[in-house]
Amino acid sequence: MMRVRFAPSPTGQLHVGNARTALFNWLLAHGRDGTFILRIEDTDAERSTRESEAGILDDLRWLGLDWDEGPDVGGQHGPYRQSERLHLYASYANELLSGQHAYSCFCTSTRLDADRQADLAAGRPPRYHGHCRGLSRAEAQARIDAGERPVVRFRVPQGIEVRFRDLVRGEVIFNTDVIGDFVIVRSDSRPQYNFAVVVDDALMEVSHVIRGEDHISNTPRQILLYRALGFAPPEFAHLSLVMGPDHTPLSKRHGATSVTEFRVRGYLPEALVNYLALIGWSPRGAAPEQAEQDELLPIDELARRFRIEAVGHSAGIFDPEKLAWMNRHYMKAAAPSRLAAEALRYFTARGFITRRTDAAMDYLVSLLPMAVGSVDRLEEIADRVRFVFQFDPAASLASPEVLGVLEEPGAHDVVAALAEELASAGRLDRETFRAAAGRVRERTGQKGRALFHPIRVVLTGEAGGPELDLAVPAIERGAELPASSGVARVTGCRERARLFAAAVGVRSA
RNA sequence: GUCCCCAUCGUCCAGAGGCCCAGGACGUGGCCCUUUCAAGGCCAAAACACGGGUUCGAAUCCCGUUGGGGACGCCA
Repeated sequence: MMRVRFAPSPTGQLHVGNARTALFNWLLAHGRDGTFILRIEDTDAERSTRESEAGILDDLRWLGLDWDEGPDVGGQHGPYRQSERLHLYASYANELLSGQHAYSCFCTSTRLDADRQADLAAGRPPRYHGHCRGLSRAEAQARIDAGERPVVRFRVPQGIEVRFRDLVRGEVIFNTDVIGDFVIVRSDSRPQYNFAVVVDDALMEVSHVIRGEDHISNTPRQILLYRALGFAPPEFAHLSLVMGPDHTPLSKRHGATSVTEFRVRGYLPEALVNYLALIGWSPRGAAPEQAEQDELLPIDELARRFRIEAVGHSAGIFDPEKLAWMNRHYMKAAAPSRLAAEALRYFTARGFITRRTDAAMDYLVSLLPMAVGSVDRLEEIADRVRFVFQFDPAASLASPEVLGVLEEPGAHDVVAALAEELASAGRLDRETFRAAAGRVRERTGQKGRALFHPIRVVLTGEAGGPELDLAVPAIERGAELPASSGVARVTGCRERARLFAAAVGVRSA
């Protein structure tokens, strides 16, 4: 039975690199009918918070990475928060202590620092010098009784090779000469990372440890711990890291790095999941018969094709452009009602929709065709149709693009003629708008771009945007909505033409 | 500094000795479509880091160099 786990420490938001690690674990579990465990590594009381734990759980759920065992759902191997497992670590630490696999260390940080500096200066790998290695338990106990607070160090057998077969990298060998006796219990008696992880993974019967490459050098330490504790080590797989475009670890200055940020900016979870799965892995190798459609795949299909052995060895660079492309794809594929529900918050944030009502949602859905397909993110949908809700000729006239349109020969004639034609027109739909545009063409002699570009500017206040055939009816429908609909007031086309003509100061010919 | 990992188009991948003067996707450029901006369609440019081996034959195997990344904590 395959059992995998994702073990974040709740010290901030879920980073996309870690989300990818979680995803690979999830894919492996789901492709093989395994169990996915969520464990919270909150032994660092200083930095761990319940808020970030909740945030991480939220982000994982949003991504669709559900877990079978975890702090909120429980399971047969709980508790699933390290802070609630302290008694277990204490018990195993004592076992190691009495078996001479570990010893108390009273070295001061000053001394440790000095040793480290000396090692570095001499070109040796910095490691614990072993001052307290020979201390007897009686001596140690005496010092503890005298009030000293030691750490517990694991006695690393020197001069041996620790090797393991990494599922993605193959055989990896470390010599213990480069590993010093490391701390397993801190002076305040909280467990140190490597120790807690081994106790937990063993007790939780984790069969495959899949984690970031930054943990590869922890692996020999952990294997040594497994042996000393009498546990069988699991399989290991180390995923290469995700970097920024400049080949440095993905960080804030590269833009959005946390799942929350992508969510807030209007990415769809299936897009992020699909994109993340493709960093360091390709579904293609698994099903070469399907050359087509081998990148855009739903999470279940990804799981079906996923093979940990096929994961790449080299670091991947996070490419926001490709993510944007995928998001565009998934927005086009999404049901309009869902898209409207997801995009609603951006409309309310901008004051375009003041209250969620059926009428408002229907109207939002009707606006979607003007934006979906041409924008990358949900947030941009609202920006793309902004002209519907905001119409201010004076502000538009401050735009160089708009001014440029109006400077075209005959543009003013079109503005004037349109205002007149619309003054007598009723509610415009696609057909009546076209008819009106036709009359303006006849009156001014302008056609094509010279005709429609000024019309666009007059009616939308912008030099670019969705097709007028769509935009005009959308404005008109909005203008008819009562205030009780929850949709902000929309200025109708006739009014727009009048206001714009006045602002430009054109007179009818 | 020491140890570990890595190395195919700008980016993500395919390629598990001959199928490759290297294939797909994003991005880029051009063309088409078009009343605008996008979107969409078509086409194009673009890579096996370098040097040695092994082999009839290497992007694929081995060694080295260079480059990149990671680790070396009472952080995880």
